[in-house]
Amino acid sequence: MTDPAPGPALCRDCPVAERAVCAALPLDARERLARSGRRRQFARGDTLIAPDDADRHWATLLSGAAKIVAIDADGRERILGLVHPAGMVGQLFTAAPGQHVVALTHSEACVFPRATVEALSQAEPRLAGRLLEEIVRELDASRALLELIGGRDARARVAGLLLSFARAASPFPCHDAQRFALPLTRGEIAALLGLTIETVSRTLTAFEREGLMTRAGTHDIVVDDAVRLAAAAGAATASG
Amino acid sequence: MTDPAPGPALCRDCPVAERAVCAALPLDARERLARSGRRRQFARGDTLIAPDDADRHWATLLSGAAKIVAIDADGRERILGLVHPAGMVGQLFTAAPGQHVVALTHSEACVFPRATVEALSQAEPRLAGRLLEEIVRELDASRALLELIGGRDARARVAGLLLSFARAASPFPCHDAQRFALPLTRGEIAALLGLTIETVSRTLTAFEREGLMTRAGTHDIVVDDAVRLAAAAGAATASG
DNA sequence: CGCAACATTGAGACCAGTCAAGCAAAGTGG
DNA sequence: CCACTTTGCTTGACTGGTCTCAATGTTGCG
Repeated sequence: MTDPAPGPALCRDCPVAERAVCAALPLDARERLARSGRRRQFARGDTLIAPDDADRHWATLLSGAAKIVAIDADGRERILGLVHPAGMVGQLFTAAPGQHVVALTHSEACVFPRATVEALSQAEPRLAGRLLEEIVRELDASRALLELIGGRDARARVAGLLLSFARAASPFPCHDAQRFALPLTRGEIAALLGLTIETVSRTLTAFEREGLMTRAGTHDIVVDDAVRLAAAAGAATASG
Repeated sequence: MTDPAPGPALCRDCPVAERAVCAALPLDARERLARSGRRRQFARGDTLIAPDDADRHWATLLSGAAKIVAIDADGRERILGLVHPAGMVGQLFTAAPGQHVVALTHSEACVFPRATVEALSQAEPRLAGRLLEEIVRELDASRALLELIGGRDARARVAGLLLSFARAASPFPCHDAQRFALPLTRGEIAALLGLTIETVSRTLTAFEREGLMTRAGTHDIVVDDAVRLAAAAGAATASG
C-alpha cells in the first residue's frame, strides 16, 4: 500500500482540501489530524452536532449544507446561521452549552475529536491563525444576519436572503447567480429570518407578481430583475 | 527608573490585567506588546475604531463600555453588540470593511497596532488560544442577541436586555444585581433590540405599571419582581 | 391511489411603527 | 440669574404590516 500522491489518504478526493482550515497545516501535522478523524455521510435532518455532545466532536463540512439551530423556551426552532462546504461545525475553546447543527441536504463531513484539533492549534500557529480567520468570518455572518433581521421589514429580509444565496451559488465572487436552489423549506426560511411561514410565502408571491423573480418548483429561484431585488433588500444581504 | 513590580509599566494599575487577553503572554512578550501600545481616554460618543481606520488599530477596553455600530442604507444606526471591560475592540485577521466602535460612557482603552498583535499571536500560541476563546465568546453573544431579536415581541426583548444587564452588573455569576445602570439611551436600546424609541419607552412604562421594576432617573433600573421579569423574557437573555 | 408533509391563499386581530404633542433636564448666552 | 435652546423621554391617536387561525392546493412517497 504505497501512497502515490502526497497527503493523508483521508484527504484524497477532498472537495475542499484547498479551502478548509486543514490546508494551513504542514503535511506531517495533517497526517496526524487525518488519522484521528473520519468522513461521515449525513442525510437531510441528521444531527451533526448535538448540544450535549459528550464526545466533543468538531467537523469540517465537505459537501451539502447545514443549519445552526437554537430551540427557544416555547419549543420553536430558530436558525442562527448556516454552514457551507469548507465551513466549520462545532465550536472550539468554549465550555458553552453547545449548539444543534443539522444537515439541510445530504451532506458529507470530516469529523474529528475536539481535543485533537485544540491541541494541534496550540502546536501549529498557522492553524490557529486560520481558525481565527474562520471564526471572524462566522462572526461577520452572524452580525450581517442581525442587521438584516433587526429593523427591516419582511420584503427586505426575504430579498436579502435571496441575494445572499444568489451570491453563494455563483462561482464568481463579483457576479451573482441568476438561478439557484434554496436548500431551505419555507419553515426554515421563516426560522432564519424571524418571520412566519405564511409571510415568507406571501412575500415570494409578491416578488413573483412584481416580476422580480420566478419560482421553479418550490426550491429553485430564478432572478428576473436583480436591480429591483437589490432595491427591495435595501442593500442588505446576509450570508447566514 | 527601576521597575519595582514585574511587568510592563503600561500594565501597572491595569484594571483588567488578569482578565484581558494580554494575560496569556509571558512577561517578555507582554513587555514587547506594551511598548507598541498606549492608553487612551474616550468621552461618551468618541469613536474608538472607525470603519476606514487607516492605521488599523486594535484595542482592549479597560473601563467603561462601548457599542459596535452599523449604519444601514437609510442612515439609521443599528447596534450589533456591546463591549465591556477586558473585551476586544476591532477585529484581527480580516480584510472586512470594519466597524464603528463608539464609547457609551467615559472609557479607557489600551490601543495597539493591529499588525503587532497579529504577529505576536503567531509567535505565542497561548495568545492565539486566548484570542480564539474571546472571539468565540463574541460569537456566542452575537447569536444570543439574534435569538432575542428574532421572533420575540417587544416585551420579551426589553425584559431580556434588562436581565442581561442585571447579570452583567452583579459581581457574582449566579446572582443578578437588583439595581443597575443602563448606560444606553432609549434610542440606543431601540437600535440594539430592533425597536423604536417609543416602543421601548412604552414597554418600560408597562413593566413599571405591572410592578416588575422601577425606574430611578432615566438610566437606573430597580428590579422588583425578577421572577415575573424572567417570565416576560421567555427565558431569553442577551449579553450584547 | 391515498396519505403526509409542505406550500399557498384568505380574513381578521393585534402589535409595533409613524406622526405629533408635551415634559424634563442640561447646557448656553445675555 | 434667567430666558432660551437642545436633547432625550414619555404619552396619545392612528395606521399598517405581520401574526393567527383556517381552508385549500401541491408535491412526493409508500
